[in-house]
Amino acid sequence: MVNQSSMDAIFKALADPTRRSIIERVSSGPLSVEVLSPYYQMSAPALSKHLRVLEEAKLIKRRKESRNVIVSLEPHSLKVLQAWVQKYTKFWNTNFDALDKLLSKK
Amino acid sequence: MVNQSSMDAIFKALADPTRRSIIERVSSGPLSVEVLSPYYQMSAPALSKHLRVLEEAKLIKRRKESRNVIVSLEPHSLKVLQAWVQKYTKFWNTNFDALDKLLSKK
DNA sequence: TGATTGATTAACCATACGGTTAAATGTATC
DNA sequence: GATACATTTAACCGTATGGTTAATCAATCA
Repeated sequence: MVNQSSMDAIFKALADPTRRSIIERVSSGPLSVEVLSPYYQMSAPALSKHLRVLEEAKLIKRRKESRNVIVSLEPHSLKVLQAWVQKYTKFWNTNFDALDKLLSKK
Repeated sequence: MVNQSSMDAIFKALADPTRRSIIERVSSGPLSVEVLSPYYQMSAPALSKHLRVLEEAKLIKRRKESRNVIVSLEPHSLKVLQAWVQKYTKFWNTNFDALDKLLSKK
């Protein structure tokens, strides 16, 4: 469970600013590709490819609704990611109060 | 603070299983490249490149000690990563108890 | 001093990645 | 039924990535 290649897929998917931005936008609720599209200065196929990468990493789901495609967040992989990160952060979390404050400002 | 390209670097660095494994090994304490090396079926230059990627993402530090190089974890970027993930997980964390249990088993 | 050792840099190679345009696939509308 | 619309697939292109071997650098040892 939670094998190497799926961790690869999750990290790779999130290593692109466009894809992180999509996650950001979709995190408040499902959005159609049509609504999503104008935010990105790239062709429709380029955006579609980004969505595929996110989908294969199980970070989003796509479902067709008449002519449109609705993109929704798939929380599972973010949970997996959180678990990975937590493994390395939980032990010394308390030692970084200054940084915590800094990060919470943004 | 915490700009896009540094997030890119962090995610890209961790998108490779060798590099995540290095983080894993170094997370319990600093290790020399010499000690690290035999775990990986690749040439010394290949390993050195991985270390560079991790270093540029500020996930590790390298310091020279006589002929050896000591690799140590640099917690800052993991904190940044944690903050990013937390943004999307904290709201619905409580809804995934089943998954939580599953993850804690491994 | 010369040889050996630990690690990096340089140059190269195959494959993956992020973008493009053109064509194809549904689905709605006239 | 024809046309238009939303999206994906196919084919292609330049650059990035992860590996290699050969050469270099710095530090120890005989």
